Parts: sequence; C-alpha cells; structure tokens
Amino acid sequence: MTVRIVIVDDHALLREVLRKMLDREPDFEVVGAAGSGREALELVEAQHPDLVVMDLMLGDGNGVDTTREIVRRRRGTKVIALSAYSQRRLVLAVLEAGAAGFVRKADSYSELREAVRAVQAGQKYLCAGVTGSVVDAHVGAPDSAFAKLTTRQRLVLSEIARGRSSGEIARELHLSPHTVETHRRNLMRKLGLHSVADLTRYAIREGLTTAEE
Amino acid sequence: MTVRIVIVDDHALLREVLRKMLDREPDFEVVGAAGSGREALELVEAQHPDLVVMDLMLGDGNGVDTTREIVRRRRGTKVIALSAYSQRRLVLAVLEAGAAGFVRKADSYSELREAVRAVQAGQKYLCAGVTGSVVDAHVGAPDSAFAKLTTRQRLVLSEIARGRSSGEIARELHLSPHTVETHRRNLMRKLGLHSVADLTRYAIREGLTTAEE
DNA sequence: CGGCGCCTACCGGATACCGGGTATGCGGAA
DNA sequence: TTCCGCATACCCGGTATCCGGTAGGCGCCG
Repeated sequence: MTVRIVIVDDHALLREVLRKMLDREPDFEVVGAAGSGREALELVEAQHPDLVVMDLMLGDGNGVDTTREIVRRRRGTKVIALSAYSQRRLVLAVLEAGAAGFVRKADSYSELREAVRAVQAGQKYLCAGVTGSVVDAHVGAPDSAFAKLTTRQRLVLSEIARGRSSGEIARELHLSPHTVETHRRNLMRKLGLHSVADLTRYAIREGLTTAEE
Repeated sequence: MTVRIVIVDDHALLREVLRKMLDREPDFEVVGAAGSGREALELVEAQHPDLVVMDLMLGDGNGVDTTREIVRRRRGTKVIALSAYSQRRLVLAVLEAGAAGFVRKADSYSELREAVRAVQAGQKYLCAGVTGSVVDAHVGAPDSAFAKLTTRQRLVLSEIARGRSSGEIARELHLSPHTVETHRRNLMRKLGLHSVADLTRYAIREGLTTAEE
C-alpha cells in the first residue's frame, strides 16, 4: 500500500526536487505540493493524504498552526515537520500541535525517508538532533518565559520592541502611563531583562515582532 | 562537454536531492558536495569544477567570502549563489565577491538549471526577483546606511543593541561616557532612528548582532 | 465566600536617554 | 599649508526608563 504524501515548503526548488525523489520510492506517492499554509490546507482537503511533510517557516505564517489545523480536521493525516531550524521552542510547539515527527533540513534524505515510513507505521519519529529537547521538556524543564506573560504584558512588550515609549503605548491603549510602566516592570521582572534592547531582542526571538522596518 | 559542478549547502537533505537531480541532466556532472565554506574550498581545489552552486548561509560563515576566495583562486570556476534570502545587500555583496549568478531557493528547479547553462555559456544570470536590486545599485540608489557609519559608530551601535548602557560601553572601550553619547547621537541622526528599540532592530537587520541570547 | 491573579493606577528616587550645542587633536587628502 | 572628517570630550535641559513600593476593582476558582 503506497503512502500518499503532500509536501509543504515555501521554496519551489526544494518542493520540486524532493517531490521527484519521494515519488521514486516504490511505496510513496506524492499527491501534491504546496508553498503556503493556506494552500496546504486546501490540498489536504482535496487529496486526503496519509502524510504531510511540513516546512515550519512558511511565507504566510508558521507551519505550526497549519499542522494543528490539519491534525484537527483529519485524524487520519499525519504530519512530519521538516525544518531548517530546530530550537527547542519550535520543536515542542509543533509536536504539541500534533506533529508525529520532526526532521531537520540538515539531516539526510534517508533520514526523512525513514521518518515517513516510521510515522506511517504508527510510530513517532524524531531525528537525533532534537530528541534531547523533547526529553528535557518532559522531565520538567522550565516553561518558556513567553507563556508566563499575560495578554497585556505581551502587548506592551511588542509595542516597546517596535520603538514606542510608555507614553505612546498608554495613548494607543487608552491607559495611564503608570499602568504601562507597571506592566513593563512586571514583565521585565518575570523575564529577567533589564533594558529596552534586551526586551527588543527577546520579542524578536519569540516572534512578537520582527527586525524589519 | 559536461559541466562539472560542486554543490555547497549546509542542509544535507537539499545537497542530496539536488545532487541527484542535477546528475540526471545529460550535460551536468556533480563532482562533489560540501556542507561548509571550508569543505567547499577544499573540494574546489581537489576537483577543479567548472561551476559551484553556493548557498549563502553556511554554518561556518557566509558564502560570500567563500565565493570571493573560490573566484580569486580559480578564474575558471564560476559561482552561482543559491539562497533562501535575497535582500539587496546580500545580492550585491555576493555579486561583488565575483559570483556570476543568483538564484533563490524560492525559484524553480528549471530556473536553477537554466542558470547553470547560462553561466557556463559565459553569461551572467539573475533570477527575476533580484534583477531590480542590481539595477538600483547600478543607477546610484542611496548607499546602505550601514556603510555610512564609522568604525566607532558601528561598534557603539552593536553594544547598544546588546543591551549595554552608554556608561558600560564607555568603561569597556576606555572612553568617556560623553564620547559614547556623542557617537550614539551622531549615528542615530545618520540613520534617522530615535530609540534603543529602533537601534536594536536595525543592528539585527544589518547583521551587527542577533536576537539570540 | 474567600483567595488569587490580572488589570488598572499612583508615588518616589536614581539613572539613562535624547537632542541641542560646543571644542580640540590627529591624520589624510587636495 | 589648509581643509575636512573622525574621534574624543564637555555642557545643558527635558524626557524616559528602571526599580522599589502601594492600592482597589473584577473575575475566576476552590
């Protein structure tokens, strides 16, 4: 029985060459390829693949949310994350979103192939480079500081990182500057950060804002 | 006559699948693949390829310097940059380093194939998405603000973006805090920026620092 | 019902930042 | 020799930040 596969990656080059390689396996059949999360969802609805190979850095958003949505809509479709990045947060996020496997773009083609087969057989699959992150999470490593911030704190943080002063943020949110200062103080205390530069870099790391203009 | 090709990319997956695809072209022969700039240099010395397909974001440094070195050592070896990123600065940098072509990972496999053939025929090749950047540079678009900063200004900027105060920077550099403040003021004026958050994001964009801890 | 966390708002003091200016010495180029 | 840019250093005033604290209202959970 062949495995019906969908490939999702924003790089056309990789989609093409990967599709051709996977199609050559006797037990694989690539039924489609998508370059964005939205396209991926449409393709999965149309083709009902057994498995999706999902890049996580998609142009229209991260593949984590797309993974969650695919898994929610179709219990029979499994997702393997395929990513150039393997930070702990990202790995955990996509696994928690329901992915059944994680392979890095730094890994070999044969590892991806093995992952496809393992996941199709009902196993979970992690490449060697990310297993540690998952174990750490399981044994109780501290939660992401990000999850610790309240809604207002995250909002204030993202505004600070964009270059706004407490006074400007207060005006935008129709609050007192004192209130913004308290949120600021509290979030800095939680995160152990001490300057606007620290906050800005943290917000960029956590995806609350970007370095772009 | 076949074109002898070396592939340089830090992602093993892409190296493998791309190698197999290029090898199937009747006029191409992939004589090696490398995952780092250092490996690439060694491979080029050993194999004397006609052409190198060079990723720009390599683990041991950017491919721009490797490109420059390859072109310097072997006039007969041409380089095509293959990158996930196509910011104007990067494109110009690698062309100025001596690359004869630029293709994005977002482009199709056929475009890469066409680029290989064109460059081998002695032409320069730019994918459609980056031609504009090159033209802009040629007709005198404003220099990068980055190039406008003096050595001291860049250093002060990177320290600010890492979270240090003017006082701390002064101590590190054995300068007066007044001096640091003047550098700061001058560079902010040049760049049209008005806050530490602005400076931090700018420094990250320009590669003076990263968002990592 | 009580406790807790979040959101809101306030106070004070010290430090840092922002933006304006000035000045001198040095080295390189015209 | 002169001019210019860079690096260095200083001054001033106003605003923002950082860090400490306090307090009340609201909603949720046990």
